[in-house]
Parts: sequence; structure tokens; C-alpha cells
Amino acid sequence: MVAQPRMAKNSRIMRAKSPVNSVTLKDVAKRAGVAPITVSRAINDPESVSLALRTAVQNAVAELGYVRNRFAGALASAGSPIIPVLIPSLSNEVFIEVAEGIQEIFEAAGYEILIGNTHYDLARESELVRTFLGWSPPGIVLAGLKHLESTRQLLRAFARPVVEVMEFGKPAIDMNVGLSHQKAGRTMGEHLIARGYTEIGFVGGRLAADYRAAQRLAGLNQALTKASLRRRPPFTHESRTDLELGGEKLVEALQHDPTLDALFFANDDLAVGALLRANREGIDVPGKVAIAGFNGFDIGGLTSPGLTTIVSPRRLMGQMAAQKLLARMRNEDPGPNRVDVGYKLVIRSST
Amino acid sequence: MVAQPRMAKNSRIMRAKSPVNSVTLKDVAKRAGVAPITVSRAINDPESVSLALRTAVQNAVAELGYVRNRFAGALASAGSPIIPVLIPSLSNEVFIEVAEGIQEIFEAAGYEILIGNTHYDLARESELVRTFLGWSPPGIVLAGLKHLESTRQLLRAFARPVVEVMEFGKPAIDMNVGLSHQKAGRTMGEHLIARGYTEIGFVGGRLAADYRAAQRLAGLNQALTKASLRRRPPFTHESRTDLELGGEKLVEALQHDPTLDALFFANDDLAVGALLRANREGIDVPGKVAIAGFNGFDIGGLTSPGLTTIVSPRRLMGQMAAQKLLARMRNEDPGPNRVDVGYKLVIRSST
DNA sequence: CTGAAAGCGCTTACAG
DNA sequence: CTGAAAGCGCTTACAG
Repeated sequence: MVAQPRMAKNSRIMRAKSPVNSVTLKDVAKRAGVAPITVSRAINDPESVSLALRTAVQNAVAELGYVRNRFAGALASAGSPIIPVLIPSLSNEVFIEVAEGIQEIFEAAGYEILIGNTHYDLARESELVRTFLGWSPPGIVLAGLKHLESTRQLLRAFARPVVEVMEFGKPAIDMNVGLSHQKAGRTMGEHLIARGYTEIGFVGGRLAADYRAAQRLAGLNQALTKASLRRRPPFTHESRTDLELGGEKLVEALQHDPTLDALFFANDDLAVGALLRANREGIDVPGKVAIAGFNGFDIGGLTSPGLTTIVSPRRLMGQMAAQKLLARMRNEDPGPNRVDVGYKLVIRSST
Repeated sequence: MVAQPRMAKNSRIMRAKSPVNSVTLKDVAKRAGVAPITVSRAINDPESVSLALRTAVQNAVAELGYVRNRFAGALASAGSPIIPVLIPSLSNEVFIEVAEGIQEIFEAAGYEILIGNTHYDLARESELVRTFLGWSPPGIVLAGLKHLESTRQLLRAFARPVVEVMEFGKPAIDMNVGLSHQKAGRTMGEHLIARGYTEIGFVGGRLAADYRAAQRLAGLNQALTKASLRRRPPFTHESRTDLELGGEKLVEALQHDPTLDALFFANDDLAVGALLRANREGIDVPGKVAIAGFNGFDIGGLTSPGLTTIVSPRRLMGQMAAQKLLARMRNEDPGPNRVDVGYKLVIRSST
């Protein structure tokens, strides 16, 4: 899911007021001829109730079409089965895959996850955290290590487990699972250099918001510096980052600096866009210019030429993050409070 | 978000038991020297409280780090600001875009949305509906018009607005916003026939689960029948549907039936996969075989050749569905109980 | 195994 | 504008 903070300013929110579940525990109890608490037990812990009463309750539930009120349950038990997961974007497959990994683990453990979309906006993230804390979650998953101080304060006061997933580093709050984007950038830089490319540029969209992409650029620059090669300012766009932009930036970069012999794109979307544009314009890849990406999406293996890229273990990252949170929620040993899940360089013919 | 029904069978779910919000309304009231109800008002409807008390409350809230308990609020007011949205898949961009349209509208209206992933499984959908009803939502959004009888029963008893989004038809429950996939298939068939293709095949993945794709096939077959052309059994795969499958099915289809001169793929992923494979193998598109898709993803405009496809107004569909639900929630006029949002044929050089 | 009582933290509805 | 009382529908903790 996707949840957003309330934005309505001066209008009180209209909510349905009529009780949906006209049928309550009490009604079921009356029908079954038992006490309400027995109904509660028959539903939550059937083993603890005699077969006769259990059956009576089940029948009553079915006859009345009873649906239990989760708010009441959560309030009474001070426990919620809903775990918020805050990600920067829904339209980026990367986060969806991480979320799926998270969901898998929590689903199996009986929890539900609530996806919040921060739109790469840290202030929005903070608002969402505040809203979600009101649902007394047993834990929270955040994307990234970069948050507003207000977010950090809220979460420290929260006193329940928090895991930050995506990039590896020192957890700003509690636990962390991710990979080093800077190292990944360096790895790609080293690969390009090893291949003999010397005039290497970087293309990114929204580098200011997508600071992980900026970290990959920093890694590339490390490699360039180490090899005494020229570091160039990146080709970027303020607001967009999509396939088409990749193609546009490829053309722009080559016009702007015809000596370029390799371009590292901040992600596979941009890189694939560049490859497709190269196909259309008859630009020889890697003869004229090499192209590399980051993510490891399937499509990179299907283009002509195939795309050299770095695969991030997205699903695994989500799974590990969820497992750590779960362990802490259960007061089990979560292991080290930070994990580097690594990445893999996949070399194809685009470089 | 993504929420799933509890799957844990015999183990009771571990939930955090310690109160997260040790600070309650009452504490704030004491600190501010007012009654709890005044705190409630100062938070929910500030205008109704005098400036002096409002300020006192705000200070107390800040000093104590109060976060209100949403469960208690929802229970007391019998109202929840969370609207469940059930979709068949997260990894399919189509549903994400529809969900984003839905979110936009609800966000502006002060609601949060909770995404449930049914994994194309109607039984799972029914379970999710049951779970979500426990959260007393003010309304529900479902994908598609095909549901189990148990789902329909639950939702009719629900007595609050329900909208079914994706395909256009007779709402099974309450309201419907979508497009006719059969008509869309027919439109593509007519286009191919008008272009002079006579040996036309269909490629789909998971046609049994993805019944909307099957409807597009039915539409194609209508067009073929009307033109007295041969109808062929579709090329399908039981479980997969991805870019790579598109390429595999292209090769398989041409081997199996070399007379084919056009292939209509159930979606753009398959079609783009086929185009990329054709690029690699040197299969001439559309010279040897024409290729068409469905969705209208951006990438179809970037491949060589460009992909002929049908654009569905996904974001708009989501927005309209949300608006209808919202109108009903507010007891305003939602307009007709079903809306055909239509689609657009985009002709590029792949056909 | 079953139940009566108290309470979770809010908001509604009624007074003043 | 402010508040005391009652209650939302469950579960906990204590008895038997």
C-alpha cells in the first residue's frame, strides 16, 4: 500500500460514520450462548476452547456474517500487525522489488505491510513517519540512511525496531541492510578503465534527490582519480529520469564532448534508453561509445548489444531487512545491526 | 502498501506489547491543564478552541512528544481514513499506475490507501477483502469484475461504496470504471487486417489468470472471423509473462507456423521482448512479421521499429475510480455507476 | 475450559 | 468555548 499523510487543511475529513460491522463480538456471543471472551478465544486461539463451544461460535460467526473489528483488537492488545514501509517512489521497479522481498517475509509471519510513498521528499517522509507511528506499528522499514532530524527524533522515541534498507552504512537510527553505492560506482569505473576506456562520463537524472545515484558517481570519480583520468561534471536533469532521457543525454553528451568513449548511466532505464537511441541513430556501441548501467534489470540482457551493468540483490535486501526487523520484534537475536548485501558486475558487450 | 492476510496457522502472532505511545491524550491534557476532550478538539479542529488553550495544548504536545493513537480514534468515531486497493500484481507497472492515480485523488482528500496484492488469485482476493473489512474502511477499490461469490457476498454486506477498476462492464458489486479489453483486441485486429496482414497470431502469458488478456484475444478473434480470416490457437505460457518470453514466443511461433505475417502480443512487455529478439536475430519487423502490443508504455516509442500498441489511460482510470468512490463516501452524486474510459490505438512502424 | 470486570485511548453527544 | 460521562469493540488479567 500506499499511504499518504492527510493533506486536507481546513476541512475535516468525511468518514463513513455508520457502523459497518453492525455485528459485534457480543452479538456472536449471544447467538452462540457464550461469553464474549469465549468468542474472542474461539477466533484467536481455537485450541483453548472446547470443541462444542468452538463449533457453536463458528456457526454463530457464519450465520451473522461477523467480521471482527481490528481497531478494537489493536487498541485492546496494544498491538498492530501492520508494518509501514516507506519508499521514495512506486514507479521505480527497484523499490517495488525490495518491497516484495519485505512483504514475503512478513506475510509468512502473519503481518501486513503498508507502503508509504515519499516521492523522494524527506519532509514528506517525516510526515509519513509521524502519521504511521499513530498506528502503533511493531516496527518500521525506511528506505535509505538519509533522513531529516525530525524523522530521526520520532523514530528514536519510537523505541521499537527500525531498519533502513537500500544503501549500506552506519544506521542513522537502528539497523541497516544495503549495499555500498559508492563502491559499486567504483567497481564500474574500474571495469571501464580496465577495458581501456579513458574518457568516461556519467549520466544521471535528479541527482539531487537520488543521492544514491550521486554516490555511484562519487565512486566512479574515485576510480578515475586513482587512474589519473579526467573527471567530468555529470550530465543530469533536474526532474526527469526515464528511458527517453537516457537517449537524449547520450546525444547531448556526444555533441558536448565528442572525445567521450564511455558513459556510465545512473540506472538501467537511462542506459537502455541510450542503447535504443544508439540503435536508432546508428551510433556504434561500444565502438563509438561504451554504455554501462546500474540495477541489473532483465532487459539489459536482451538489447543489442547487451548491457554491462551492476546487479543489486533487491529482493534479498528486502528479505534480510524484514528478517532483522522480525527477529527484533520477537526479541530474538537479529545478528549484526548492519549488513552489506553486496552487488555483482555483469559484463556484456556494451562495454 | 501491500497487505496480505495472515497466513500463520497455529502460532499466535507476536506483537509488540509495550505501549509505544506512553504519552496519551490524558497526559497532554494534564500537562496543558485542560480536559482530554479539549486536547482532542485542539488537534482535530483547532478553530473550535480558544487561542490560549490551543497554544497550551500545542506546547504540551510538543513537550511530551505526543503521537495520537489512531486505533482509538478510529474505534471511537467508527471511521477509518484507510482505503484498501486490491490489485493482482505489484510487478506489473499497469497496476502501479492505476494505483498512483487512485492515490493522488485520495491523498488530496485526506485519505490513505492500503495496497493489497492478490497475485492474480481470486481466493486470495477474497481473504484480503475479509481482512480489510475488519479495518472498517470507508470504501474499497478492487481490480477487475471477476471475483469469487464469497468476495461479492462480503462486499454486498459491507454496505459501503465499492468500485471495480480495470475493465469496463456490468459492475459485479457497485460501481465500475474501465475499458473494454475485447473491443481493444478487436481494434488491433482490425488495424492489422486493414494493413493487409492475413495470417495473424496471438501471444499471451498466463492467459488463464490474466483474463483481460484473454478478452483481448477474443476481440482479435472477432475481427478475424468478421474478415473471414483464420483464427489460430494462441501461443501462451502457464506461469511466465516477461520480456524474455516475448522473444521466445516470437521464435516459437515462426517455427511452428512460418506463414504467420503478424503477431498481436498480450502486452507491451511481451511485444518489446519480441522486438528486441527480432533485432538480435535479424528478423525483419514488419517485413517478415508485424508485431503489436497493448499498454502504451513509453519504451514502445523508442524501439526500432517503434511498436504499434494500444494505450490504456491507466492513471486516469485510477483517478476516476477514486473520484466515484469519494463522491459516494461524501453522499454526493457519483454520476453513472459505470464508465468506459476508452483506449487509443497508436500506430508505429512495427506493423 | 469458561467468565465477569476493567480498561485500551480516543470521540460523540449532551450540558453549561 | 469548555467539560463530565458514556461508549466504541475488543483483550488482558484475574478468578473459578
